[in-house]
Amino acid sequence: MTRIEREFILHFGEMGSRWGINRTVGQIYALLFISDAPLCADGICERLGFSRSNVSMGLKELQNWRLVIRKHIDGDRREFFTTPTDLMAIVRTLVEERKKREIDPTLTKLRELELESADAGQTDTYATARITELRELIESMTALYDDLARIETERLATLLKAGSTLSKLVTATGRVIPMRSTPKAAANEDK
Amino acid sequence: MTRIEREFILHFGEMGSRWGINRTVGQIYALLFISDAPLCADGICERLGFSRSNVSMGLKELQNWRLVIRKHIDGDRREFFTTPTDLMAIVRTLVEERKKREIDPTLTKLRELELESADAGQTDTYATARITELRELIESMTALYDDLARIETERLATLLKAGSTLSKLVTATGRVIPMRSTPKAAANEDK
DNA sequence: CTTCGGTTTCAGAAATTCCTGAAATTCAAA
DNA sequence: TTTGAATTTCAGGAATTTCTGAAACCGAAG
Repeated sequence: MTRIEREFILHFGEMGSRWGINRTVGQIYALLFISDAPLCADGICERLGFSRSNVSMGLKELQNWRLVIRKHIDGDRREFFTTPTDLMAIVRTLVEERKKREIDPTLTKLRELELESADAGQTDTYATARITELRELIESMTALYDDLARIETERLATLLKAGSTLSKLVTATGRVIPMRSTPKAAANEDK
Repeated sequence: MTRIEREFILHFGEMGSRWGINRTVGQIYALLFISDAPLCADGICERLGFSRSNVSMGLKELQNWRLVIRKHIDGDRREFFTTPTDLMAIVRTLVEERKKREIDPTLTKLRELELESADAGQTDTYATARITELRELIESMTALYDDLARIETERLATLLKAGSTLSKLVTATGRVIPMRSTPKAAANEDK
């Protein structure tokens, strides 16, 4: 393994903790990400120096996150693993899974609490108002997300590159307007 | 404190671990979020039953995240704390701070590794190609983010509500096009 | 059915993170 | 400058999370 590869893997390990996964899992993912060919669990152990069971756990977690793909190589009983090559698909999965873990449970809880507070006749407290407000915000954000999630990868990539033009879509009145009205963008359309 | 409030606080405590902050910090934030009036550290201790020093640490971390506001009440030497009332501002801060902690260090590292690999004459390995690809994706995503960050809160809220119309802006060819050219969207404009 | 290459589970050791009380510090008021 | 109410720091104990080796498990081939 080259120095560059090692450093990349170590960095992902370090960052793992900030991303809500542990160091081992981060390193396993990083290794698979920069590996040309799929690797089997023993290959991973060997390269990273983790115990077999640790790698097994790590791969299981990565599978829960849908971040690795299992590959069967015929004539070989072992399982091999890779990451998807399409980076956009990876981002999509990441966002989806984080939403599932970090947002959805809270949304459920907030709705539950609103029901309870209605039952208890506490609809007019400050706390209840705040909870409702928060629930509404999360709902509109997830609605937007669901919507974006439906756009195919290729188009999303374009949207991303269009990037700086996006903010122009929002007018002074706050309405989403036709781009044709901004001269530069219209010119770009001819390419 | 009502049962609803207690539950809300406990939930935020539980979720804290998934959000990369600890239980105590999550609970302190939740308490401030649903509190009508600002609270001082002792008030927080009392309500949550944490040690004074733990609350001090927690508040410090929340200040690092820019998620709480310090308020001085005159005639009182103690410091009081609240959360911003504008939820959109909170989301903005959250995204910004997470970007700073979770994305920026990686971007820096990737650039560093690309330089190193150029020096080492390893520009043609699979790993190097992947690193470049990843760096480019992160760059375009952060560019989009920087852009969105410039839109004021009110317009952002509108964009959020416009939500479902956003995906229609991306056409079959993957170009960002005038809304007027998609019949349904054009029809909607008349409402 | 038994063997064998491989994977998963699990109890406890190791490492890390969290929380506390005591001590140090800060700063407005006297 | 001293006082004292308040905040912050810090060492180390408590709790949690991570990691390991040993044992259990699984299923295809003999």
